[in-house]
Amino acid sequence: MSREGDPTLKKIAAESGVSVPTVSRVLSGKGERYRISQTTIELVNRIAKELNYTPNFLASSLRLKRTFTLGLIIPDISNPFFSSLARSVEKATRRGGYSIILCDSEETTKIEIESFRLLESRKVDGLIVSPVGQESRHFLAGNEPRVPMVLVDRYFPELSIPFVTSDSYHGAFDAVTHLIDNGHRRIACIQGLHDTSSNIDRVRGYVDAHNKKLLEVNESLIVGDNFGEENGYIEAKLLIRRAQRPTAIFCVGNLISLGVLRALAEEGLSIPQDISLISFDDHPYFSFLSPPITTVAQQNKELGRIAAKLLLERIESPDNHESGGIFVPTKLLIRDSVRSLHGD
Amino acid sequence: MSREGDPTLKKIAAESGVSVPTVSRVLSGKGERYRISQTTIELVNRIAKELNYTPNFLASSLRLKRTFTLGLIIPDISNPFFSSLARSVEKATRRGGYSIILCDSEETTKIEIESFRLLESRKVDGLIVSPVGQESRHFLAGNEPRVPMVLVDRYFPELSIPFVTSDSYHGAFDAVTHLIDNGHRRIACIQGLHDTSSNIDRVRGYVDAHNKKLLEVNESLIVGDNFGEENGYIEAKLLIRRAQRPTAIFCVGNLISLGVLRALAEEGLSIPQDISLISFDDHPYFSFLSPPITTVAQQNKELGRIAAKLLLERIESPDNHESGGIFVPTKLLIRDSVRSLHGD
DNA sequence: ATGAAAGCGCTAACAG
DNA sequence: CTGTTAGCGCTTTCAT
Repeated sequence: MSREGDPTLKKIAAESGVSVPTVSRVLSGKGERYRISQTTIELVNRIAKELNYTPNFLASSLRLKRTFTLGLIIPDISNPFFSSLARSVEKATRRGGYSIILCDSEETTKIEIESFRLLESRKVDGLIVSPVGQESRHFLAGNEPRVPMVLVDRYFPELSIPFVTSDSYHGAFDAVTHLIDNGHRRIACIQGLHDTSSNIDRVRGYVDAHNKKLLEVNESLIVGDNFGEENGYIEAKLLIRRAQRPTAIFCVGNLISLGVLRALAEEGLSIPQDISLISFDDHPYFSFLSPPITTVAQQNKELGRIAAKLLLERIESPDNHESGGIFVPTKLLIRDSVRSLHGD
Repeated sequence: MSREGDPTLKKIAAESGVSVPTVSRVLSGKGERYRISQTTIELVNRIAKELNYTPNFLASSLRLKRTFTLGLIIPDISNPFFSSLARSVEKATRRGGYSIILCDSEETTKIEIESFRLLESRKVDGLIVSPVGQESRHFLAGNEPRVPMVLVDRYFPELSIPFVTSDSYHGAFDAVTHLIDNGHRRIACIQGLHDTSSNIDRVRGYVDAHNKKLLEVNESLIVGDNFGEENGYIEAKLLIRRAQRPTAIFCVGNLISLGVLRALAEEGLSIPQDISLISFDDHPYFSFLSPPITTVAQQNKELGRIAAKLLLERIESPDNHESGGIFVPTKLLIRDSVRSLHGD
């Protein structure tokens, strides 16, 4: 908030007996370029320092039509996947002189829309968003994004908005193949929010892994409907009560796995003796659990860095219209939560 | 970024044949108050909608000297403690119409200072900061904060900046007392960044718990120097190599505990048989580890909510100068990582 | 019930 | 080498 006493260019100009534009030129480092005299430069700089001048970003943004501000909309900053994403985005963009306005959509299209409008109003130079993913109209004017933007994690296959995401399909495919190779045949899949690209791709990987091995997919084993912990908990509770209990569970997100863990612990079932588990999306603690959990690890920091880079490129040169998406490979980290059924 | 075509009040005024101020009054909902005719109000609203008008926050902020923007400076957004804090702050302030600019200081005074200056330049209405904590001058003009602000988690006891923090002292005191009550006498303390209030208070709790029980404190058991995972790892490695190996470790932060866990796992030592562990600051996964880790849980969301509320109060009424701090109680969650030595 | 004028703090174009 | 003028988009007097 600009307080009353805040020094401005005007004040410095008055103090130093030169005009406002001159002060502006000096303080924005363009003194040499405008061939302002050394004496004036030094004078102005001295007075600015004396007065403890702080430039007013607002005013210059208004004038320049450039805010050096980026919006970041993500579904849940408390999810470690998104917080490490946020961290790498913030770090990468700070270097370029940008600040980040953080909006947590709470996995909700309504808040996502509000946030988007807000950020438009705030004239951000660009946007990185991990969309809830069920709706995309609000981002568009016609077929083009309303603002330079890149999507992370989730994307809209039919749209031309550039995106960066883990290769969910192959990640899931590898995970489920690993289960099958270990003799599992009744593999449950606890999925996340329907109609989101990550979910679709991961479930597709699950299905195709079966197909590849010529195994039939039992649709009733594909359950769940969001990326939250509660979803994992409930679905796990239900799964283990079935007459034909699955021998393995594939969770499409780390929070889901957390819920499954809680359910299994409550029921006194142990991993992998009673049931095997693979989680999409690693978590720092997964390797310390007993047993350590086998996961499909994403390269969170890379995702953030790439998204940031892509966005800055688009901002600096709005002509480059390679609107493709980037798929970042995942890595299957085999730990001890999958039991081999071959010994049986 | 304001693009060329963006509709402005001027454009709407032209389209509707009234003056700019009138449009402004209507669109800011002050139509009635200024007794603008119903016809004009409807006309202006219609045109604004047709043109898909978005107000320019920048311009109004400049004029109003009010940005409805808050700065949030935290040491590490990828630490779950801070990310859940960020989430509750964002949520609480969004309701009041504020946006959050996120700055990650990477536990570094240098970046903290840069961020602070940046946010000053951006004329934020207020600041929530979890300071690195070793230096405070940059926040001040004389003895007063340069901007309405509240500290979270870490604070400066000697300064008048209001703060919200967990009651670290009593939390640590309770934890260590719990260890002592279970017969432990050689209790190591792996501490965080020296000279930060949280660290000081937690170590003080550790020491006083000993004093209260008339036990001598072995200074050589107080080790470590930052809140990172690596610190926990290294110090644990060293501790277990000692001739007089400690029977328990008290970690002052959850990342430190994570490092300890890694070290112990590597060395094949098991908790609590070989060594007991208590962590300050709970973590969603702590209850799923084997064994579940006994912790001093903080009320993260409360901390954020209270900080937000405190800050908004200060912004709305800068007169209320109750500059005290608020200590939020912690809760000792007794799980299974502490072994009772009484049976021996 | 509405408009004209002024100005928030800054910068770019033009002039000299 | 520096000043004058103008204007970014908005809101607030002050008129009428």
